[in-house]
Amino acid sequence: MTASGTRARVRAELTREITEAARRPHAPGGGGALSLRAVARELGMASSAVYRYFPSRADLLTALIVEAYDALGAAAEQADAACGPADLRARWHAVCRSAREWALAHPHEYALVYGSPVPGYAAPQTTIGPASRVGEVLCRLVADGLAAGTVPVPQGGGDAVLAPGAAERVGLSADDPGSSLAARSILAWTSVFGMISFELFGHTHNVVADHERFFRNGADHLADLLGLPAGSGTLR
Amino acid sequence: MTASGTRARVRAELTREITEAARRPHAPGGGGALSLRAVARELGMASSAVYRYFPSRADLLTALIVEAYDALGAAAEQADAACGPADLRARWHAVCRSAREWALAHPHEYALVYGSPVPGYAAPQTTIGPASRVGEVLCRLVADGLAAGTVPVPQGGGDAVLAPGAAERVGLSADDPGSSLAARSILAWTSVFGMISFELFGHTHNVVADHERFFRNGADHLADLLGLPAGSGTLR
DNA sequence: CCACGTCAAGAGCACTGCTCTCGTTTTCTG
DNA sequence: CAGAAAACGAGAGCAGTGCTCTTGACGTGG
Repeated sequence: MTASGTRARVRAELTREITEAARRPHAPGGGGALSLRAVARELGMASSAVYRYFPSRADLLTALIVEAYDALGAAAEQADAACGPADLRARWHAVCRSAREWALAHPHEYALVYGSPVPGYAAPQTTIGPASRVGEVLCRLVADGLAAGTVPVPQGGGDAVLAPGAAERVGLSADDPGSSLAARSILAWTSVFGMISFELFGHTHNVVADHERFFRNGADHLADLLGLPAGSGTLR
Repeated sequence: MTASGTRARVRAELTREITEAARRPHAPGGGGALSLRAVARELGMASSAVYRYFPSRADLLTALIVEAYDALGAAAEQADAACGPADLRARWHAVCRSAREWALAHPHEYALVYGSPVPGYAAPQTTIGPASRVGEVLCRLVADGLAAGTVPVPQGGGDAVLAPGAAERVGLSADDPGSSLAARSILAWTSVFGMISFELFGHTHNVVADHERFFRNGADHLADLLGLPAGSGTLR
């Protein structure tokens, strides 16, 4: 095992180098303009050699997508963990802010993941796990408040709208029969990424001047919608 | 003038046919997979002939984008106009619903417009006008309520966040010194398209079961955020 | 030790956007 | 009305792409 481990290790190394190089050429030509031949040139190898590691361009894209989801999810989890667990609104703002900042720091990877699906690309099962990480962070945060009693259960409004098991997966089913708090959390989740996407894709370019403040105010309104308590307040 | 009008007419006709054919091949390969040669083949002409009408692929894309913006904007304006002007919440729901339905009916054109920017594409000035149509419908609706006094002015929260002139452009500056109602309207606008994009791009696939109801409930929460009065209520 | 599996390289196919040239057709002008 | 000028369609050609196949060279396990 460890004897052939050397081969497996250089293979893993080269695989990592390929995805790393593939992330760089993404800069000039945004999302779907990833060229296998370009990354092969950058690594000084023949284009056909890359196919030893990724059977097709779509598989390389998948690897990049999974990495992006994981990086964003890790950033969100880290931002959440850095807060005092009781201050829900601070946690909410921290997670939202970390997502936006990651997106601003990695616009092409964000576009790859939250933009339009790449032309001939169908998301494989591999991506759905990492994809939900930041959504789960957001929902678990609300679930913590629900469990602690600091977040009230809204009445009605979310009747049987979610997929079965979705609310349970993040601990948002107890004391919330119609899953209306879970539905509100999903709404807030989509709204957060709606703001980020609109900013990054330029739709609010001529409308919003101070995007950071706009985002913070918007996240605050969403926290109100969720009923998150005000907290210590320094982050507002 | 009208003598050369025949020439200009067949040119306009052919231009229209090209964009029309270009919208169709969009079905197999989503956003950026538009092939000039494919539309030329479909029209039975040489690929080079298309360049007489669109100097580059990007220009053809721009034409498609403008058409998509216009179609979506027209649908929204029409849905708004079909309501009694005083029932703000009905108008809000009608416009939101029309946007979602247009997106569901034209997913590839929606992705072209609200997805990630096409690789080597930079949105020219031509697109920014039509792009804001549905946002303006939404904001004007709120402005009507502000003018009629049926929508209250929220206190604080939207301090100097918008671009200068943005609130004035849709009549949301009067009696709203901090433009906080305007900022809320923009937030609601981004949230609506966040919901549509997440649904269309599959991010809520394993989370939301009844997308239509989820969207309606979400739009209702956003209407609450804006302070729109309840209205006659049949649309809820 | 040597056969086997892995690897890199190259040629080649079909496709793309785009440019250029070459006749033809239509329009404007003297 | 005739000729100049502009617009037009078709084709060849260039550089680039994803992907397949074949050909050798190399390291590894029986």
